Amino acid sequence: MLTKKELKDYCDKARENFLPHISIDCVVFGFHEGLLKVLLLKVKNEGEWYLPGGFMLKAEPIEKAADRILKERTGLDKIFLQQFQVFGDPERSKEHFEMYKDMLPAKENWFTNRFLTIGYYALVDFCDVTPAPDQFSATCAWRDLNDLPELKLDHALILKTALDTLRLQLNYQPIGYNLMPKEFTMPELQKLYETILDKKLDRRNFQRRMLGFGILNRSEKPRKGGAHKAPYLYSFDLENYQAALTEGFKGGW
Amino acid sequence: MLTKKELKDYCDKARENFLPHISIDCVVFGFHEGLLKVLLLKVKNEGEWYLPGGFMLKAEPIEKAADRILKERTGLDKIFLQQFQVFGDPERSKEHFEMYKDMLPAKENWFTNRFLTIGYYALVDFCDVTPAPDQFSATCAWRDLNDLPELKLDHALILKTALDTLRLQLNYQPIGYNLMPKEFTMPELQKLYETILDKKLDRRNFQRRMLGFGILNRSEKPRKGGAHKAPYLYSFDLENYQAALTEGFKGGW
DNA sequence: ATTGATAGTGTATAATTGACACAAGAGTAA
DNA sequence: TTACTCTTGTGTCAATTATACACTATCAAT
Repeated sequence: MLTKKELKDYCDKARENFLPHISIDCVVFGFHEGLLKVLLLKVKNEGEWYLPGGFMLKAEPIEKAADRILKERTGLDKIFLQQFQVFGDPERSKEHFEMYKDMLPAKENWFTNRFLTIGYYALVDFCDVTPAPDQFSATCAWRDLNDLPELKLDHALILKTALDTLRLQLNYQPIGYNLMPKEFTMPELQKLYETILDKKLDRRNFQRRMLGFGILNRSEKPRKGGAHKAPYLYSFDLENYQAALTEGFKGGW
Repeated sequence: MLTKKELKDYCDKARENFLPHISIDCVVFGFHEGLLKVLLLKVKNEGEWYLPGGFMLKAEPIEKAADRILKERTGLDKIFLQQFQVFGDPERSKEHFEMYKDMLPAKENWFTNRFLTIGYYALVDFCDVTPAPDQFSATCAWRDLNDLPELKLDHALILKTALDTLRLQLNYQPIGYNLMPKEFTMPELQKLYETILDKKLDRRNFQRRMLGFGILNRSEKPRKGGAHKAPYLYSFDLENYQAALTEGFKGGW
């Protein structure tokens, strides 16, 4: 919770710099130890969490704003970002109204406005991220997708929609470049797919299909050190990967 | 072109009723005589056309706003609407700035603001639509997708994106219920698909696949009157159609 | 060397897709 | 009436793709 002065300062600056009524919320997916993770922020002195988000500068392209917001939370540049939906229920920010309504008259209070929020989802390499809390949060941390805390506002809906979209995308586009480290083994990649889809896949068929897409390069040397047979290392063929991203995998018609 | 007074009135009302900086633009697809059509408006005394669009009331859900806007242009209720992208380049409304900048000081002028526009596409039965121009247009009419006029602002981009999205959707969802009349023949439905995809399809394989989806009911009586073999009439099985819409056709994984 | 766990590869079968040909019905013109 | 033409309905074969499943190889620990 902010002090009254902090709130007023924030609101004054926001009104001056940001487009009113519009916000951006990002669902940042990461993958670690076989689990799909989401980057969340925890409200100061409260139990609830929320998605990293922010506002758009008055002359800033949407995509740039999303980049900027995520750079602040993750330290990362050039994140894979996908706009997936605008959430605009007039009631969606009611909680904000309640929260701050006594501290500042509605006219001056940035948060009593209605906000449409543009939903982005991001895929990032878990290990590259340095989570950083924002002004309203005590914590910024990865949370397990299977063990989510209570989320503020409509952020649970936004998260679910992002996940649905990601799963759909899996059917006609490659995924993984942004979620895996540079080099990885086929079983590791399979685990990613299984985690996203929440479903077991056949090892052999997965490999055949994946290789069939022609977006993987196999490195000469297998990974050593494990207690078992050394798996081959793969990396994505960026050129083909990019092409598959824009053209999609299977025509359908 | 509006008179100065008309413009001022419009702007005053807009500021009072609408959310600033946000607009909605709709790409309305129709199908007629084997051609895919788009509903467009023509600016008064000018050659350029633009997409039906409008603004959002301060307490109105986005979807409702899109419905309202389309109701005004087409006379139709309960249109199939799909939000597909927000267009928010800061430069995208430059034309507006130019157009009205001399008529009204920027502070009072609704149109000199930056607008993010939420893109919707709609699929409608061509025959049901009664095109009605808006305040800024002389004409509202169906235009052939293969013979598009110059479009204002970034509306050409919006239209293209809508079409790409529609084509993609064709691969994992049923389409047609909103574009075809109640009853139709298989060749007619095929023509719709061919038109959207801009590609010839095999008659027999199309039929097999289409029937395989299980979303069609075949009527007892074939259509009479043609100079050739009477084709069967089909209609959509609404229940299965709806299910296919939400679940999609093919899993992929 | 033996064992246990994991990785790599192959193959038989079923299902789906794609290409194609023929039969049937409805009007038309001799 | 009959032959003709155009369009629609349906079947079938081959090729491709998906699915299920089993065996072999390799590394580390004992």
